Amino acid sequence: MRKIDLTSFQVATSETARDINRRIVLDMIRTRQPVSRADLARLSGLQRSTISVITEQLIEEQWITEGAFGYLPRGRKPRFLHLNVERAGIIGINVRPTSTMIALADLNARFIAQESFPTAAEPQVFLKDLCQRVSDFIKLRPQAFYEGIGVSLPGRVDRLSQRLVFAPNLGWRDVDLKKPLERATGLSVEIENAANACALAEIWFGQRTNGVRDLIAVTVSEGIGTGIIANGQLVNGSTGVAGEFGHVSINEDGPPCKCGNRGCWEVYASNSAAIRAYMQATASSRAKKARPAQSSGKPTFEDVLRLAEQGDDKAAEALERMAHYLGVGISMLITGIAPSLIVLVGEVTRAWERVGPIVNQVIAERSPTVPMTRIVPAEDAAQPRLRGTIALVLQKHFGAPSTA
Amino acid sequence: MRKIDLTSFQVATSETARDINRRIVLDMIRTRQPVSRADLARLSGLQRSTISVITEQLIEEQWITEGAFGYLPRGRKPRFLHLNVERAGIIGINVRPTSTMIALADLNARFIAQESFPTAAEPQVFLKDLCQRVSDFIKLRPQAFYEGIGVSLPGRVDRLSQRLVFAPNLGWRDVDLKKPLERATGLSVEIENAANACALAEIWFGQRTNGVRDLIAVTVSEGIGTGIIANGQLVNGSTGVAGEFGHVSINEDGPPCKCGNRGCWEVYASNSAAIRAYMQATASSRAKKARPAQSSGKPTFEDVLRLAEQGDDKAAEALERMAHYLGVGISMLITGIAPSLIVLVGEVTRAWERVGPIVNQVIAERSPTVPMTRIVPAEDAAQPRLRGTIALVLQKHFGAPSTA
DNA sequence: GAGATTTGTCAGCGTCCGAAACAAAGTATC
DNA sequence: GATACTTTGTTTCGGACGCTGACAAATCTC
Repeated sequence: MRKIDLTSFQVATSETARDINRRIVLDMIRTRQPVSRADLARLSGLQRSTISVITEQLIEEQWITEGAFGYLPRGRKPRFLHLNVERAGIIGINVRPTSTMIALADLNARFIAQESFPTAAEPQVFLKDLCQRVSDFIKLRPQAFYEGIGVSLPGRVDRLSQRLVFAPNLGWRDVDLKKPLERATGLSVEIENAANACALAEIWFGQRTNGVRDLIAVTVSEGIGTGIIANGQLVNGSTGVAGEFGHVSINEDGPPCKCGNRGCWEVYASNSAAIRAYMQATASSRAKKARPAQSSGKPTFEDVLRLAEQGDDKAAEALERMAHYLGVGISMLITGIAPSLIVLVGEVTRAWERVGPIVNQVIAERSPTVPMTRIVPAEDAAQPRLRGTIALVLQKHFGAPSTA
Repeated sequence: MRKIDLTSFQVATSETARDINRRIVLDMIRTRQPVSRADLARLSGLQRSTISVITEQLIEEQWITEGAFGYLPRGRKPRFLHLNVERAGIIGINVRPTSTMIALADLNARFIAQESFPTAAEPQVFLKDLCQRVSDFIKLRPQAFYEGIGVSLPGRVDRLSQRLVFAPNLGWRDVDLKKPLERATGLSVEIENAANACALAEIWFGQRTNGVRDLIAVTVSEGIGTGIIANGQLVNGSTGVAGEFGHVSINEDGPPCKCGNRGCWEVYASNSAAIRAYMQATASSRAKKARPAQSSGKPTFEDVLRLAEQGDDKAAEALERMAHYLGVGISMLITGIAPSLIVLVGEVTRAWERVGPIVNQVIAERSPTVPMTRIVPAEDAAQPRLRGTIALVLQKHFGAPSTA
């Protein structure tokens, strides 16, 4: 049965059927390429004639191209179809507290060019800088075919107004990035929370998401973010402010959190938490022997990872404590939502041989009855935040595994 | 943009547009009745001609009927359309540990007949009893037009296999109700978890859900169940076993729960929890003076409610403790999912003047940044569990505010 | 080279929606 | 009471879409 949501209904016109099938075919080419027209007909159940008309249109609009001929033991050779990689032109922007990355990707979400620069502390300064850099970035390739811009931000984004509501780790409140960027570039801009972007990236480009319709991306950095996809769609709450499981309290009497509550999950399981734990452990012993501390001041999370790697017990303990609490929070997600897949994103995945077993053990203890969820670390190299921004733009044209 | 989910894609045929619009029109009649064809055209954006064809078909199939004429200051009088209440015939079954209710409803989900009987402890005995009673119930009205049967159960239901996986408060495991019932009645049967049924009932028939696409129903009885609707759809996890926030641990070192974990939300905030708290409080003082206890043994939750009403301090404290922990769990749902609406279902809503303020205060303390969620008690009289079963059957034909 | 097989295209048909004209059924006005 | 106006609901026609079945194209096997 076709599902219709009438709280945001949209009547069908005579072009609706074509629109639906076109998206299905285009996404099928994306995921199965190279693929012939006859294959598409078999996969979709549409008639070969219909597929021909649709692909002709897609070729004309430069979404796809005809490639090599296939081989068959009998009969006419099929002509393979691909996404048109020449039509390179989605710009992704990933804003993080320390640095911001601008990247250009083709329709396969392969990155062609990247550029990063330090993130200014003041939002208006940053915004001016960003607009200038993106315009220059575009001018470098004047012949390219730009489709749009996707932006990922470490904070709450209001889906309706497309504004940044609050980014605690940046200290920004109520910033409009969309309009200035659109004015500076003339391209349409889509904004999304970083965890949601990771969830999108996984369902769009992930190798593990064949048929997966329910997953949660957990981003672990200065704080913890959660992006939830249910029934193939991003779960955005009333104002697009959903997915803040990082600020769910797991201990009523725990230490206070920036958000105003006490004992939030991210107070125990974020990178900052591990750094804090490590510093407390060393502070007590530093009195005894003068440690060769990381020069002056606070170590970074990378320092803690490296020290643990090198056999530092205190650092290892801090990581293990973090792993324990990651497991606690994730088992909350599993019992509460029971997704097929949970994807972990962040530097902590680099120490997965150490962290993973602890996480899995805590989950096994705490969710004895619901064992169907797989937990996997995301490859950092895939740049999930940035890839999510590409999906954000593509989902306007592709029927897409999920549309926000 | 029309949203397509390609992980469960379905291509469009020439009849797809009609199918979509027909559902939209039928649901529009349901929610706005009485309503004229011209109104439908304006509301939907479809042409009057299209509306005429669709309504003609719906009248022919007895879904709707023409009613009175409307009044207008000028011009031809419109003819009102209604759902056909003569076509009475959805059977709803609500299974609870103590008793089971069978009901017959019309297309407006108004109950025409009801019958209840004690729930047998043994699943196979119960099943035989149920089949017999439902068949008899149907035979009472041989002329009626039966559309299907919906069943709500207090436990985990696998959406794919449509079996009851586990019902802790019934002590049942892996029971197939669907097939026997279908064989006994010849009608199609849909099974759903009680909390999910309540969520469906609210979004289908609730007065508060105009335009609401994200809500959570929290059922409080022997345990706590949660039914989540996101983007207008029920969130069912990998195997339809989602929505078990009642078994999320809110205290790592809390008392053990039936589920095998410790400190689950429902250990603190369910009816059973309040009864336990009351008994512990009275046990200590009962040593001193022989209380006029509720005859022998355990009081029921109704007893606790009544005692608190009558001014019993111990009972009031037990309820207040329960209210506090309800607030704790609900604030978890709010920060994590941020739905527009949370609906509370259960006997505890009868004491809402006492419980509500405490719940709201705890939430205000714990979710300072996300204040957009309304929390409302469900009217017990509306029988949300039973109404949800009606929605379960209707959603096959109506485009529906949500489809599972 | 003929037949078999598979791919991809083409023409005709039924369904659907939209546009516009039209019939129906009232009210307002003179 | 006749005419103009207004609004509802129906009818007719044209354009878009997918499906069916025939056909051309391309290739292998015998």
